[in-house]
Amino acid sequence: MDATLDRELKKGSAELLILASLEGRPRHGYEVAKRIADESGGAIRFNVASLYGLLYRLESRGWIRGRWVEAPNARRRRAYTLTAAGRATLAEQRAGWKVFAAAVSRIAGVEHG
Amino acid sequence: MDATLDRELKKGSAELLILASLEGRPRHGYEVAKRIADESGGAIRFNVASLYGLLYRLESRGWIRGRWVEAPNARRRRAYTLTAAGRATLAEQRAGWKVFAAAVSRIAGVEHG
DNA sequence: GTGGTATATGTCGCATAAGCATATATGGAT
DNA sequence: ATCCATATATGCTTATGCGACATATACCAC
Repeated sequence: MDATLDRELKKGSAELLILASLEGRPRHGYEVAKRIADESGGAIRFNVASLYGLLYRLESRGWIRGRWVEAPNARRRRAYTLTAAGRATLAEQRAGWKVFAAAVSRIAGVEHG
Repeated sequence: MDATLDRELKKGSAELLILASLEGRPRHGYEVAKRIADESGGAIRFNVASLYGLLYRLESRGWIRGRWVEAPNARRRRAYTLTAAGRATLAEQRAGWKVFAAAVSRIAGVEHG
């Protein structure tokens, strides 16, 4: 977060979406993407390359932690959990998004994002 | 706009901001940037490199048209006007932003952009 | 048993957007 | 004289997201 509102914010609301999706409980990649697609009514869909790339990035930054889960009747999955650092980042990004979205909506003349 | 919501949207609300800024009347680059910074309370600030690059891009796509304006006590400026195509694009991008912002806000658990 | 679909993870390579640094030019303030 | 605000311009770098492809398991229909 810098003075001009973090550049990451402008590009990637993607991080925010993923972090927020992991807030309630651990989920695996595919599930996160599916949930976001569903909840957005299909408006936001992640490409797999973006999705997994993002997850690795978030994990390498220590915001989420992934563990392999083996189950009898399923391909193995990697369940991601939000870390304490991730929780803090989520709060920051949420606040940042709020300011940013309000500003864009205002300037663009769109009533209430 | 494709099915997954245009990728440009996720990256660039920048185009929308500029097009919207030119809706009322022609403005020159520096003025557009300043206006956006002011109206957003400093939250959104364009880097000059981004700004002019963006203006050239928008002009090459036929959405805005620039004309040099010579004035007595000032450096010459390039005034940009929104074209008919630009007006149509603005409407599309406004609608797209609205859907996108609502979706992100909802998933992120942020009450109303 | 073959084919199709949904689930699930992964990678390479590319296009491009946005920012950083830097340069040029003019006028006003200190 | 020097600094700041105005105003436009460009080469370079970084990172983001996507298309295309690859792999693997489970289930269902035929």
